[in-house]
Amino acid sequence: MSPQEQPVKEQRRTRQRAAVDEVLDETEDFISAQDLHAILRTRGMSVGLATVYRTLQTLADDGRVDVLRTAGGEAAYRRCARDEHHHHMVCRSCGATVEIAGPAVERWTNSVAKEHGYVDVSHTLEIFGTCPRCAAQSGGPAGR
Amino acid sequence: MSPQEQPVKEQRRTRQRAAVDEVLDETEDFISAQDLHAILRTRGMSVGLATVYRTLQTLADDGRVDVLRTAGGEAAYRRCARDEHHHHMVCRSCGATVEIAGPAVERWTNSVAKEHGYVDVSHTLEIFGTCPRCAAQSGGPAGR
DNA sequence: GACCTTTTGACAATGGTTGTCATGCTACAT
DNA sequence: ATGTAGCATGACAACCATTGTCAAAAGGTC
Ligand SMILES: [Zn+2]
Ligand SMILES: [Zn+2]
Ligand SMILES: [Zn+2]
Ligand SMILES: [Zn+2]
Repeated sequence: MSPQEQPVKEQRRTRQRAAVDEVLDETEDFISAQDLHAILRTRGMSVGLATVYRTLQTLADDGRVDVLRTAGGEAAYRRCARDEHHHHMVCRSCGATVEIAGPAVERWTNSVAKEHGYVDVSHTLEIFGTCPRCAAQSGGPAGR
Repeated sequence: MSPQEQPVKEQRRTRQRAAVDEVLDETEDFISAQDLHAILRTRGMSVGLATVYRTLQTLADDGRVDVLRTAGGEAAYRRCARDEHHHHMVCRSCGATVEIAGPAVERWTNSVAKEHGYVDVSHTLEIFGTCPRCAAQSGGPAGR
């Protein structure tokens, strides 16, 4: 997997990129470009929306942040603790995210791909649910 | 999983829905609402775009077609052979789709969820790659 | 056919994302 | 420090998939 490791193209240090970076560092949950931009505005930091989009996209391309598509189809970004390939379990209600690694799943996808002759494979795997905190809050003992 | 099975709300039979249904029956690969609409136009069948969207959404809600989000974020639909829960391996180049079922993966997601106290969980899992045919065509022996 | 309800479709509106391009700034050499 | 070359930025337009609107059309029923 990942045959050609991009050397992560050299990038210039700019105020805007630092700002985006900072928000990402402080944010536990996945965040959309729009929301990140809103936060920057709130803080009085002026950064163009297009720049936020570009910056996040670049970070994602370089594998420096993880991306996932929300149910609504929007892209959401997150700086993750571990660097290796992994997946996420996200709370639908509060966004609480747990990073999960499943070697077995990775093996399985590879074997399935090989079995059918598919090459250059990648995959997406996300788990959505309600985290314990949110479940306790709204669900009560006899949930739903 | 799926505690409340919707009895699939009664629907009226209309020319438009039949048309969409027919295309879905003939189409092996995942297809977007836009593309399906285009096909209908090609065939001279006049069906409003909004209607195509509504019809596909309804079918998806009723679980009569599977949905996935393309890399570009568009929704794509497909009538699948098996009725039970399963996933897909899709060719990035030609769209060739293989239905795959992985009991182990299902068990794994459930155990992970339980382990972290997440409830009411669902998941998405898609494999993308290049099918044997497309690989042979463009890739050649010393691919890339 | 009469009648009521659902469905349709043309078009506007939405909303996330990307393209444009003149201007700004970083990095680096002088 | 100054100059320069080229990447980066931002305001705004453009895109494009998807959804909302609502009067007109069609399905189902008696
Ligand atoms: Zn939560
Ligand atoms: Zn994986
Ligand atoms: Zn193919
Ligand atoms: Zn599954």
